[in-house]
Amino acid sequence: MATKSMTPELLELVAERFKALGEPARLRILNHLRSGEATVSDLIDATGMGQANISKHLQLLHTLHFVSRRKDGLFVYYALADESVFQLCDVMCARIARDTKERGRIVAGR
Amino acid sequence: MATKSMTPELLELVAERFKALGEPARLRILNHLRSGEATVSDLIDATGMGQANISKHLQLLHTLHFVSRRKDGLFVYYALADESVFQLCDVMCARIARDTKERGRIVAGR
DNA sequence: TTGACGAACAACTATATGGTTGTATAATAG
DNA sequence: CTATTATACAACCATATAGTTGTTCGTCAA
Repeated sequence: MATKSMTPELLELVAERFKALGEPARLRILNHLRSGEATVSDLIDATGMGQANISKHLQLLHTLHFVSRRKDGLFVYYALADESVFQLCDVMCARIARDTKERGRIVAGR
Repeated sequence: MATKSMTPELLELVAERFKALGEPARLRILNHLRSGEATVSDLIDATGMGQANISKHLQLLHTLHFVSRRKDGLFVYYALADESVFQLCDVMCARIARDTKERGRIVAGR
């Protein structure tokens, strides 16, 4: 898959997933799930977002397999489906770090 | 870069970049640039998109340092700023391949 | 059964943005 | 100079969606 050009269909699927991560609210949810599974109520407390809003984001994240669901009595527990999300974030953070460093270099006139 | 508990500000920056990649049109542009630098006109021919549209996408990609610019006479040549975009796409493709058999088939290009 | 609670769903509003059209700027040719 | 070409810019429209409000569904306890 390395250097082969991707089909438009595959690009659509990839874009769909990037788009899902291109929302701070969803990244905040995923970031909180990093410390372990959580109920919707937990996430309400942790993020200050509304219940319906969180529920909607979780549904999208679940559809795209970013999170898993486990129902237990009244509560639904959500958890990270895997850690690859943070691989992605790490690459992005490296880019950001490089950008700011470059910006600093330019400002310093070096 | 064990990104334990990223700040909301950093999450915003990360989300901004994911969002930029969450658009099939921009991924198509980046994908085409994989075969080397290209002018806007090249990209018009390659993607069938409108000139103003492409120009707008390129400007965003340039602002976020996904592409570089080089002006030569009448033409402006755009190129990939680095290959990390495709690291990201590879991770996404791996996710997609895992997701469903149908999507796996698309990944395989069949 | 009833009541309480957690989560999902539905409908709505407001905003953001992708794509188009038209124009402006800059470089080259004649 | 004018004309042509390549790109950028600006204004506009249409669509998508984030967030809210109100309601419904499902589960448990009494």
